Amino acid sequence: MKLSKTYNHKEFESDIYDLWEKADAFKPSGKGKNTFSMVLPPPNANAGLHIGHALMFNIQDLVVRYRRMQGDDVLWLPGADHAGFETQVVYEKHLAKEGKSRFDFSRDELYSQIYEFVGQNRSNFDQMFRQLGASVDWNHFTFTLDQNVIDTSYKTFKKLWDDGLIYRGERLVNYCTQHRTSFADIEVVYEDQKTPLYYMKYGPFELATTRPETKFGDTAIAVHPEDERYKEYVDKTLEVEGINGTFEIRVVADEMVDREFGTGVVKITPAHDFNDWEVAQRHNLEAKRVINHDGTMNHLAGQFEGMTIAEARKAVVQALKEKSLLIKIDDDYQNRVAKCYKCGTTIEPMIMDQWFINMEELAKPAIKALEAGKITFYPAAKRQQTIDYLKNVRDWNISRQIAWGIPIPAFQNVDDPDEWIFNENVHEHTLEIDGKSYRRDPDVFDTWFSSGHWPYVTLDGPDSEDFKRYYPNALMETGGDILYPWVSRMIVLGVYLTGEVPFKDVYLHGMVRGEDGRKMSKSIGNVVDPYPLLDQYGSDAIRMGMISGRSAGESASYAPAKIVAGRNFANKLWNVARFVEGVLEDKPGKPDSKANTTADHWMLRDLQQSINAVSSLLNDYRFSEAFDTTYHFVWDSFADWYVEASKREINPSMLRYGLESVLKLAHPFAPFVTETIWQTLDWTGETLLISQEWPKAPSYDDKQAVIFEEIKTIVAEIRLIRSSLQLKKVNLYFTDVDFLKDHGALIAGLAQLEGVHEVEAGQGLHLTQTSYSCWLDVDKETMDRYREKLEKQLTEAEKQRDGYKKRLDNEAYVKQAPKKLVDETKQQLEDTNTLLANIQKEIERFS
RNA sequence: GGGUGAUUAGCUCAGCUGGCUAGAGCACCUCGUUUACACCGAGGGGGUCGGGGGUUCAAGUCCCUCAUCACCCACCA
Repeated sequence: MKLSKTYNHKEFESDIYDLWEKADAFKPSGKGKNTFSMVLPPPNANAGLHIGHALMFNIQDLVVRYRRMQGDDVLWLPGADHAGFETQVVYEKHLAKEGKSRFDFSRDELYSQIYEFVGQNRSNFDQMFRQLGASVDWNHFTFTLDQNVIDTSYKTFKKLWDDGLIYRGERLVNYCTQHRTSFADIEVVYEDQKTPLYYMKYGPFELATTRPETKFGDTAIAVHPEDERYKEYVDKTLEVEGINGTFEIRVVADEMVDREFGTGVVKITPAHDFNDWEVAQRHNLEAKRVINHDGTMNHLAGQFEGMTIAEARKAVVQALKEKSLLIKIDDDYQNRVAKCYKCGTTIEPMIMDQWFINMEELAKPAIKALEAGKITFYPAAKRQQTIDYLKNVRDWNISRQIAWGIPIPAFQNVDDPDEWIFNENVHEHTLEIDGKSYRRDPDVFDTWFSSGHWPYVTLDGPDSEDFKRYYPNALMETGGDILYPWVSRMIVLGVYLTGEVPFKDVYLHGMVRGEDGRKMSKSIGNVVDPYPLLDQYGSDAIRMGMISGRSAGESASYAPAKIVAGRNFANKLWNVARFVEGVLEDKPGKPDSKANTTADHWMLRDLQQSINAVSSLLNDYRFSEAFDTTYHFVWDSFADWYVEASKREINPSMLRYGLESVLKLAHPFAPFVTETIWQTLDWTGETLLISQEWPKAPSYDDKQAVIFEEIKTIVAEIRLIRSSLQLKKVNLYFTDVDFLKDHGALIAGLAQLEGVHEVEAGQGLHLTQTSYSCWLDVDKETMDRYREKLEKQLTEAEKQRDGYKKRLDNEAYVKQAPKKLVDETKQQLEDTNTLLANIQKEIERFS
């Protein structure tokens, strides 16, 4: 087969993926002494993949291909996420374009509409996986709204209910009045902003507040218990003048009050402030809700009813002014305000009846497992962070007032609001049981509740064969940003349901930042779309470019130069193969690791080291270093030296063996190009590279390898001399060096010499880096020009010698450092002395 | 207010349990068309590893401290 001069990924990539797929190459083998299972964190089914996904897919596919070649029974399980709230927000925007709102439809209607909407975007999504070369087992593909996911979530809900770990309660929750749903604490983002701080008269007090509009919900005034200024009022009920006449209010003493802040007096609005809620619990205060779910004021706000929060604030301040109750406004006050992470609306703490999971209790066994080191984290520090998070986490609100999600399987007695029953007939709105009527909870689960089951539910736990074989997963690889919302919950729920951690290793990758080093964001305009890149450079190039120079947990900028380097490397592989195939065209045969030439032995030595290094680095998830090692073995050792040497001294079966090894080693990093090449080889038959065994480290003769190393030294010095002296035609002379007799043509070829000749006595420029006697045939004038260079070398060598000497003169070093190290230094000193002598001799000869 | 991470060549970044003259890619300089590759080959220049202290025979690596930049957590009205 004739190969084109440069590798063109477009010609091959999609065919190669088809080839793998048709051969069932991604299917778990069901054999092997080790299983290696991993779930692909399901991307949002309704959104395209971004460059961060590309990194994630690449890392995971790399691990999976390596494991497969190691002979493991590999299951890489793909999926898609319905992404509840996220997707509903997208759909709401879609509705808005048509002039509609989600509130025009019932939740059931919305659900079917969104289901269809998401379905339309799905085919696209599968294509993206293929372009990235993801060797996932498509047979195990799971969507987060598949029936078994729903069933499992219901079972867990019931179990939590029965175990008393879930409760229905009226609590203050984070609520977005724009999207009209509550959130878990972790979903709220905070923003620094300037909020006017209003000082107002409040009976005998002056107090400061950022929220004058909630004063109709005030049910107490709080002061610090030890604040002398206000001691006389504590526990009294005061008559206070407000906007609409006077009202009564209690004064309580509570540690929460900071005497230094404002006037040291706080109005307590339990229904609209988390702090105040706590105070209310301690002092048995009533909570009066004054804001509706749509963000308007209710009847308790009197003439302000129906106004939005912002309007009401203005109006209330105006009214306070008119009543001379407003003292001053501090416009410089900075505080942190909770925001909806989607629309930026200020989060309103709202009293709502919701389902909460008792996290303190539920997390206990998970914390124990983490503390016992049942899971290894990469980077390691994330383990303690997870433990700390779980130890402090508050109860988890899992109710969401949206349509797109798994309906909560709970029904409430119409006549007795305190009676709830568990029932999975969520397609019914009402149930009649034993003469009692029940109404379904209209809410759905927080998406993270069901996805917290992922390693468990995708394997159809706990009775399936899959579950028995592949649980716990070997690895959970995902972005560091979802350690808390996802990883920690999978651990908690996994341990709760199975008594076992859901995965043994956790590898967290960092964020892909923009080229400018900032977080990618649409508004900054530094977002990188992977698809044009895939088209331009190819999948392998993106993969290598994304992986190189990255370490666990660290965010790093997108660097296009690395993608280019990846593309060039793919091309290097291609051309190495092109050379080998061209040169072997008329020499049919099989690969063989039996060494013949000195270059063979040297290459095998390097290959052995590289295989060992890459394997151990990949075992430790050190992807960047593993790639680096592979890259330099292929490019520097195999292409630049071994292939070059083969042009003079050829061993066809070793060339084949070397190429095969290169392809295997590089396959996890560059699957498409390596498989493409594999398919062009005339001795690989119908086999696939993806299914080959990981190369085993070969053996070699070290003496032979050392001879080639010496040849390299000689060639390198000749190249340096030629380059620095701008020599065109040179001959090498030597006396009595056996390997030079045998490898004259090789050296001449590698160093671009006119010839290599054995002579009786030396003439010209003596090589200094080798202990053998070799000369270049240069005249006196050229030698003089070289003198300066030699003197520089001498100075450097002297500096080095002094360093070694100093180290060895240090008694403490010789005594305390490992013997191996000291011996090494002695050897280095000796070598440097020899080198110095050589250089000195040369300089003297010129003088 | 707590916590974590980062600071290494012009740029983007590696550098695991302390140990050869601190690396890579890109960029830069000089040559170069030789049985694959100019997406190439050969050679070269460039960093006292943010500042300061300490531990050690030995520190980019460990400890303390300061500075700067990220991120996370927390209920300051």
